[in-house]
Amino acid sequence: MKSSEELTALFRAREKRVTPQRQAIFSILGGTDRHPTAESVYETARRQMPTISLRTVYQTLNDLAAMGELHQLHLGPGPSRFDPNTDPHHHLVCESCGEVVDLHADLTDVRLPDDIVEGFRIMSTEVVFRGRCTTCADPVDDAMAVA
Amino acid sequence: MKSSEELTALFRAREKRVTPQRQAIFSILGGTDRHPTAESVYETARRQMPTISLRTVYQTLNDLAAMGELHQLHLGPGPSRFDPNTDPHHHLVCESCGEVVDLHADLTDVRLPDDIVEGFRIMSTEVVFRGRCTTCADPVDDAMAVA
DNA sequence: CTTTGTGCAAAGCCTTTGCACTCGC
DNA sequence: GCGAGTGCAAAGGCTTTGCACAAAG
Repeated sequence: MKSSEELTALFRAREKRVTPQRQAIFSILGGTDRHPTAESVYETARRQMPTISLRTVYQTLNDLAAMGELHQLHLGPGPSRFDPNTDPHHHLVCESCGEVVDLHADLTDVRLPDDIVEGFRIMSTEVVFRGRCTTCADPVDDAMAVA
Repeated sequence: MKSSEELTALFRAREKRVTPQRQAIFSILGGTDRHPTAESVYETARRQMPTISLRTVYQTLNDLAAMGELHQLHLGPGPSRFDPNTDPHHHLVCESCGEVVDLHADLTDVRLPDDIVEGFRIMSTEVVFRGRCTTCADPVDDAMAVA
């Protein structure tokens, strides 16, 4: 995720306006290594700007995604998650709690012969590891098994 | 995807009933290497059984998915796609037309150190290659570029 | 017969959109 | 000021669910 200043410049260059609402969203996204949903960005934004609307959040997230400054992840049912980290990386998804963790591993060997299969031109590769996060795998020091 | 007979046995074993509707869905899924949406399974089923309802389709697909006999894919926005092929494999997704193609490649080397990262217990790995399928990459012999 | 499955329609969840007002530029 | 952005509320896609009837076991 670029800095708020960089994003401001990018928005201006595209003749998109930079409003306090957008700046708030920029800073929320820049300050996390999580993978928030639109709804959770909205909740966070509302704390500092109670009148912001969900529409504005969706629009800004979509704008950022269209500019390639934010990735939209579809890792399962339910709301999509947004990933402020635009460096190439992969994800670990906990099947139990839904937590998503970045994996900055070198999986560049994951590649098809000549990047082409049956004429398919590969432009990006994403690897999703599914399993159980530490907390869900060892529910010992956290809490009693609750079901 | 198992045969209709095998699925019938599995359903009976789970005290789930085997109705003509379900058998129709079994055979539709068994006869494809595509990745249909619930809606498209419904449309196909309706041709041979006009009174079948979308609810029945969703319920059967969910039952099969819960039994592990069908995978539900979340590869992007829009309706989820169902994958009748339960052998471990990966996917190519065309960013242009949405087509999903199976990739039966040996990517078993895609593995994390000891299958564990920061205590995360990996249970499955899925790789999604995104790009353009032959048709969308070479719109030459198919049709004029239509925009 | 009992219990699950089915059809229909309505509700639910997530996301987008129409409209009138506001405000960045 | 002009036009993009915003807030509100309503609509839109996809999926699930309540109810009463039908049918599998």
